[in-house]
Amino acid sequence: MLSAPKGYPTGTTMNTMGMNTMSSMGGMNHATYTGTGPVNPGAYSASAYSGTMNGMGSGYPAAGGMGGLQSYPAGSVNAMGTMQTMNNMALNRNAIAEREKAYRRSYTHAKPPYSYISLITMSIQSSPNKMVTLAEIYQFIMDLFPYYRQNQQRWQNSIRHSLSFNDCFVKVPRTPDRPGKGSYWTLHPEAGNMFENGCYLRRQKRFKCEKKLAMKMAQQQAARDTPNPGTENTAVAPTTTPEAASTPTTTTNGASTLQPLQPINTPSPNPQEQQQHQHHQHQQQHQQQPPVQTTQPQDMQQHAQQHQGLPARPIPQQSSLPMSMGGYFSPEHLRAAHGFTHPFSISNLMSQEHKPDLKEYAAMGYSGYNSMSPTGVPKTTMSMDSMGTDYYQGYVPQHSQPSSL
DNA sequence: AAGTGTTTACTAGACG
DNA sequence: CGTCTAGTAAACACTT
Repeated sequence: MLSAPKGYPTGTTMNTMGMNTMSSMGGMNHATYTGTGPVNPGAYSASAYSGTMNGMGSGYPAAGGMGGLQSYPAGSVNAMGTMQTMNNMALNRNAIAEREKAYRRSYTHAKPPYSYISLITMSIQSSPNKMVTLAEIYQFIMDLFPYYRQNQQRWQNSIRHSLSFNDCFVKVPRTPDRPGKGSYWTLHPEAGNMFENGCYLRRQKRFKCEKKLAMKMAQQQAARDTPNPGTENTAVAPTTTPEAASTPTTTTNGASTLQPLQPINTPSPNPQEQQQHQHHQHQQQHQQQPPVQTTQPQDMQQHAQQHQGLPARPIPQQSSLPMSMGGYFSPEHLRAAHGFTHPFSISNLMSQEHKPDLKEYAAMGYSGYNSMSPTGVPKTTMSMDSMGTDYYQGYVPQHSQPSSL
């Protein structure tokens, strides 16, 4: 729980700062993406973000350094070598100093009222492909909330713990053509309405993957039945049952990993699961604000496929992967599965309806800083207003950012 | 070596 | 008050 740190506003204050008032980052994040062609096939890091987002007239902050804050992992930084980045890097140091001053006298060191789960989810939702690496999650959070530029070891450990511990996060293995450290993380397709009450402090109910639970129970049962310690390995090969083979696999703790390569049109062998899925859809429809995009049968099928744990492709790219993988986890697929409009979608968290606020915030001296942020978080689409500027290291409209590079 | 991922244990606050 | 969720610490294994 988000225990309020000293001097921290509590209770309703925190709640009202919640992001449930935001409405629409999704517009840019999804709709525009579709037409912009493949994302950068390279590392799905800052490069992928900025490449994609820039095409949408926004973009994760180019990497040009964070004014001495946290640097992006080396492997990712090169991606930011755009002209824009260069310009940002060339920002005069006076401006940086100004920002630092403003930074120091701001409230931004207060702990944000969002749980780590919320933050991770935000990070995933705000990425063009709904998948992020751990490093990207770190960077996203630090970019957004200056509070998290301190004590990194502590909260990053918690982030890792949250990822592993919570069923709502699913690990997506890297493909051989995208080497690098760590896997991608995405949201479990059914985890969309964890925060349906609009409160990002505490979920109404923890998301539990029932299948995983069942598997876990079965494993424990098996362990009891066969007291041989050698066979007790619970991190088991998730493919021991046909069903397990088609679901995000589970470790003893419930962490999921999507397994690679499943036939793309495999219908769910489990009718109950499909029913569950439909129920999920049903719920979402009730919760949706004006549906940005109705779920068509095709989408349903895609969703169902992912629901079965079809392998996620970090960044589907035209013909960069074998045909056998080409149809899986396209960005559209992931976006469809991860709640185009569900209440916790980033579109509900971040709105561009508060640009005046952004400007005010920029006037406080944050714009430059932000433009130098390394990860490529879309700047034009996040509302500090609704996130609470006390915590939020704003993203501001990037007037100077070229619409395309 | 550093980063990543998993797991366990403990604590605290929210909630019914 | 019991349960649940969340935050933190720490140990350990694995990967790059």
